[in-house]
Amino acid sequence: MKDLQAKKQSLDALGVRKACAEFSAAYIEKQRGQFKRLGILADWKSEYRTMDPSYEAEILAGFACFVEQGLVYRSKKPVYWSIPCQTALAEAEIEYKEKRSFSIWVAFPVPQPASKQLAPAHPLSVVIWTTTPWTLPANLAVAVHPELEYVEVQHGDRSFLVASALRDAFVAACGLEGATDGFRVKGRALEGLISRHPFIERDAPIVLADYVTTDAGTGCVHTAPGHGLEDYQTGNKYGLEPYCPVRDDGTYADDGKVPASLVGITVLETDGKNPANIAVLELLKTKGALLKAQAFEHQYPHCWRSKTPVVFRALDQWFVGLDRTDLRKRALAAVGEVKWIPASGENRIRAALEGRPDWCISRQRAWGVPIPAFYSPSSGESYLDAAVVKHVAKKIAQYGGDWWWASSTDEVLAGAPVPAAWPKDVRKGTDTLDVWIDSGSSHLAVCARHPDLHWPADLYLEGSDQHRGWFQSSLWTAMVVKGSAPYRAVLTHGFVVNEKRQKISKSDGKPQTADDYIKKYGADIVRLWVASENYQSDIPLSDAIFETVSNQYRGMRNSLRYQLGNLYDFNPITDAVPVAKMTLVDRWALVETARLIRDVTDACERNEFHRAAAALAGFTTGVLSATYHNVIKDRLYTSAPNDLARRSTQTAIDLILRAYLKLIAPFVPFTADEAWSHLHGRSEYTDAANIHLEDWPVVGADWEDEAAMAAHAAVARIQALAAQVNVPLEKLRQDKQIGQSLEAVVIVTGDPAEPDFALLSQQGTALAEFWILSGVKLVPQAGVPLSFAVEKAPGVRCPRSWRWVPELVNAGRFGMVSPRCRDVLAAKYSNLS
RNA sequence: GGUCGCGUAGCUCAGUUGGUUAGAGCACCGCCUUGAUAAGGCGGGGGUCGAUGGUUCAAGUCCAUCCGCGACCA
Repeated sequence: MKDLQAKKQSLDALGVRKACAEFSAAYIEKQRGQFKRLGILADWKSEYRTMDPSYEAEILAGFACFVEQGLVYRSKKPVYWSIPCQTALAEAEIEYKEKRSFSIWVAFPVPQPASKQLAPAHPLSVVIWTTTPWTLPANLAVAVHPELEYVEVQHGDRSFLVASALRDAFVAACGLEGATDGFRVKGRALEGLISRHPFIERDAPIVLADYVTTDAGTGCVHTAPGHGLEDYQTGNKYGLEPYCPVRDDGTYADDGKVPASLVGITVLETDGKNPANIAVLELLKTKGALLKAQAFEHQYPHCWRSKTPVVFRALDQWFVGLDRTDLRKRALAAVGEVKWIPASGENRIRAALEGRPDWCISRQRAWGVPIPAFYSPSSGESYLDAAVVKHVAKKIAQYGGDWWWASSTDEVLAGAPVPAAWPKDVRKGTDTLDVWIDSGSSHLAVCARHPDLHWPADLYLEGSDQHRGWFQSSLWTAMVVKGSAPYRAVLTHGFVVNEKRQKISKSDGKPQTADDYIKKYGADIVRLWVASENYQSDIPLSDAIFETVSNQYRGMRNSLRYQLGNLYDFNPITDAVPVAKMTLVDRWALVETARLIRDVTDACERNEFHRAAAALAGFTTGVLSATYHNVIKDRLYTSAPNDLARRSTQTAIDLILRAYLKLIAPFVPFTADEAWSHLHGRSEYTDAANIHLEDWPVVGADWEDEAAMAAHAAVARIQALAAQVNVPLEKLRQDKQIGQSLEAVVIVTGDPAEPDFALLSQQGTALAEFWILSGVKLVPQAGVPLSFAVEKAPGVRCPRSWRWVPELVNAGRFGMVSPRCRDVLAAKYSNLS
């Protein structure tokens, strides 16, 4: 950018436009690459750029509607001005930053105060307070509030007039010890009183203004209609011109009014020093008008590009009258038709719409879309006509925006429907449109144009700062061109902050970006991170957080691997077991999966993706890893291939895996894609089966029938009791009596009439599988509470199933195994010897 | 300065309309496992729910004030 700024001095408009286009194209390349790396799905071949001729033409076609409806006017009034960029700026191009200024108290002498109410003891001065001394050369008035009371403060041989409410603060700040009070008067009575400019031969009449407050200062407000919007409005009321002696480059002009000692001095602050402020202070001191100057810290608007303090300057600029044709009211009404996520966004946009002054849309720069306005050098009048704008739009659609700059005025107007009233000597202008109109026209240039899209858009998604930016500019253009909002819903997110919840700024040293984390962790983990954060407020980012997310990701990946691995000999066509015939734990797992599908779906529909991510993490660890995958190991590893329970579980795994993969696909698309390929093609990344083309998973019709719910309740209770078994089991382990739980048996004692004991009694041998033990013995005993006694399993360990049995049996060439294993082997191999 | 939002274990988040002893995952510590193994299991420690005051039989949940952080606005 600095490069370009340097070039701006040497290049003509077309040269600047070319350099900017190249600069922008390079960034588009970079961003497109980042987007693709993040796994974002898009029609990359149809990407749009605001610098495309067709897009530029849409901007102008939209702008023609503004002109047609009489919304665009030219006026000289204060706008934000960036001195380094030498252009006007709009609200949305301003950043507020902490700035150290001078605050000064200045006396404006009142030569003839005498009246009934005003009888000062000494020569009287009105005291103003300002934090922008450099605007004093443009002072044309002093504003007071009509309803405030003002008091004469007598000190030495001088009298000062300030608001009563600020009298003490004024005396203290200016060190006027021993000051006494004289007359008091309502602000209203001061109207028309004449004070004199402190260092220019000029009157500064007292005027009335409602915005005067007693928050700070003196209640008497320095008024420079060329340097402030409120001042400008007050100036309008009193017939004061928007006088601005500051030139484009930020220096004082030699207009015969600015004191010679100030001419040529810049108001631009560099390294905290403002030459104009210093010069004005000097001048005030020599005139004895400066009562006090002190440092003052405050938030001050800065240019978003050059990062320098902006100044308010009155200039001839093009504006959109936001209150014409009830535009603002209609826009506010349209806001109510839009779904704002989170809901507080509606207040934000309303406040932004209500508070915004008329939109300054002209920029003094070469890149962007030209404002097809014309000017008469002889009269200075400006000319803008909707039909001519449309003509220019057509030409630009054909030749691109450069055409405006490359063509002469005659060429531009050749064949255009130039209004008869326009003079012959008009010349094309050089201003461009505010870029917010460019981006704010995307719904026109893209949504309304692309055959696969529709207008209005379903969703606009951006950071919460865009309530004053893109959301707003898009709304204005849509209201004018289409008459309603360009979006059905608007979702906003907060900003990335560090672990201490402070914003990550470049001055912190190494700015951390998603890009850095992609390099380190991969795109899937970055996506899982962003999904697991609640984006509605700040989004924290740190290495520790990424470690956590990585672990969750590894858990998911491992579960996928386990499931895929255990389907190696399963063919859903030939081996599947009907849901109704599945074993208890499988039915439990399907019910859990059904709940997961509902939870994730619900969270996604409400745009609460962090809830979805949390549900997935909980399912992965709690349901799959800690429970299901553990319990089913025995049957998967040791049962005969076609054993009903084993096939039942494989069927369940197959169903669960398919649903689970579809659920995680938006969160970890690359991993899901890879696993899906393995499931279908038994290889990595087959194009034949792409999970991202699959429908969202649905709950099977028979997953949650009555039997399923009974099975679920039973398993849930058995697992809850497992926690009670685990306590004595762990004690045994800590005592080095056992290692893994299969080395133990449990004796359950309880009342056969008690529900838990009854439930356990129904399970038979399945209990040992649930609790991953070698045996469970139930001892019914009336009247005693349920209790669990754990002891080391008697007998010997089967080398195949690892379970302990009273004695091993001969399985031929497979050696000595448990009787159950021998049966399995016998079924699998016709001859064991 | 104004408006809005946030503040629950080391981290990310749950805590329905106020109602048992505040939860989960990850991290941490101890043990086990080695046929999910650059994996897995079990047990455990850890929170005066930002602070203070108030309403109530009862407050993480309602009210007020304050503190911290963020966004927007001036």
